[in-house]
Amino acid sequence: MLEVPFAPNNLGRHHVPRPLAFDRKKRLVAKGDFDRAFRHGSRARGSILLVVARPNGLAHTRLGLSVGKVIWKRAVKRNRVRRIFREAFRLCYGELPVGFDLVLIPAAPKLEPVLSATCAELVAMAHKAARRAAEKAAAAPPPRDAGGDRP
RNA sequence: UGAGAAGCCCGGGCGGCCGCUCCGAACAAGCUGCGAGUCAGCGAAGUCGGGGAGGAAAGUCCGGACUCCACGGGUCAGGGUGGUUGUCAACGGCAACCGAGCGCGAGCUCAGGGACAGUGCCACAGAAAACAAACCGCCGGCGGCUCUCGGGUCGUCGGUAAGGGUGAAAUGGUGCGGUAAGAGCGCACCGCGGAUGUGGUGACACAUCCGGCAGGGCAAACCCCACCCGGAGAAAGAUCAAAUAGGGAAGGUGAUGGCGACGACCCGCGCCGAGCACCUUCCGGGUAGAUCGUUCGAGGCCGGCCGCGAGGUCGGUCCCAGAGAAAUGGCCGCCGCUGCGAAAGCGGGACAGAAUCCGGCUUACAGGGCUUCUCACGUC
RNA sequence: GGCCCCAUCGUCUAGCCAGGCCUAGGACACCAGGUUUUCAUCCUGGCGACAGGGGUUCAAAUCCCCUUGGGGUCA
Repeated sequence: MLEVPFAPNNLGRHHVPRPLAFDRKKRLVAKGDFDRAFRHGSRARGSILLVVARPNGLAHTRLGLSVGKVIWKRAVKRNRVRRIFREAFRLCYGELPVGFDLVLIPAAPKLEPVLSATCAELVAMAHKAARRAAEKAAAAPPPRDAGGDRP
């Protein structure tokens, strides 16, 4: 469905999905998905956040957040970190690699993230982690004959 | 005007763009069902309207509602509470009053009774610390020595709790009388104990009379007295049910035995599950996950009446968060508050995030507002 | 989210239930001195703590309450 720009009578009720929406499909919900991401995912660490990426075989990318009590003791501060991370994911969704589960973990305790910097680092780290995941996928399928990589 | 005391309330406002969640509409790609209809149910995406953190949501210190443990009663153990009277669903909360201490005052703080029901502890110091008691003193008798013949001094036997000293605490305090010196020994006042009377529902208060004191503290030490409390907790619990494993499961009857409410025991009850025998039926258990519980409630707001008050009652009105790796947000602009600065301007904005729900308590908190009251000074 | 524990020198602990002898004991560690040619061992001495705040009591590490930090457990 190509979006026709010239359809004046359709403006009030257009059927185009909003570009910056963040609905439930893009959220990582099940406990099993988290376990798989932590076990098999590739990681990339920046100064603000740590990205764990794993291909999910879907046509979209999903977000998971893991903000523990180590980062902030007070729930208000933890919620602030979570909201900034989620907002960065939402606003930069178009620049992220497609078809991954991304788990975001704050990189340091006592973190007070700024949205613009978080956004930039999220894109960079997500691509870095996705590249590593691709390398791992290329190395993994022939686990036996490839040998020599792992001592 | 200044310094205080008590109680209550608020916890920035408006707007723009982009998002999340729940509810309700109309539209609707599509899916399911059979009666096969352009029927019924479900319904993605998008659109519109409405709701969306707190006074503490926190700590989890109490009390309930709710759910399961099949149920009821009793004894002991264990735990909690402690002025009185109320209030409340209940409470360790709250209100009014009583008592003690503190404050010029408004007010604030504390808390049951029993230490002759019993057991226990009171270190150090001190003569003595709980069947009391004489260390230094003071006073008297007797004896020795001395003598300036008043006395002094040593020893001994007594009297004495006024003085010294120790201590947190030593048989009530002050004054007068009294005495060899003293002492409730006597008296006055205060304190204390008892009896009687009056007032009060009561805790208690007041008055009169009697008693010379009747003998310390610690029960937030064990304990005694009165009252209250079964245990677990929404990860409680109920329903549906992929995958995997795979054949028992449920019900009834009978006897025996065991069991229960998770501290022990007893009584009633005959419940529950296991083993055995027989009979009947064919599904049952259950993980991931999903749904319910889950938000209408001891509810909020307004008004009348009753009550000093906590609160009660009647009427009207409103629906006011329901998430689930967990929404209630992000980025800006203007105004208001406030700090610095001559100004332009540059900052600051607390404590803190629902997780089944209520009533309290406690703790954290920038700033601001209101009401009542007290004291001091000034003016009229 | 609920429930239940714990807190004493730098570390591991004793004392707490029955309050006073606690100016809080011990071991390891650290520091200084001695022994030894030197190091180690050994000997002597020193440093060093009741999580914080209230209350009860004449007196609190100990009893009671609140707060703050740790930890365990339950699907």
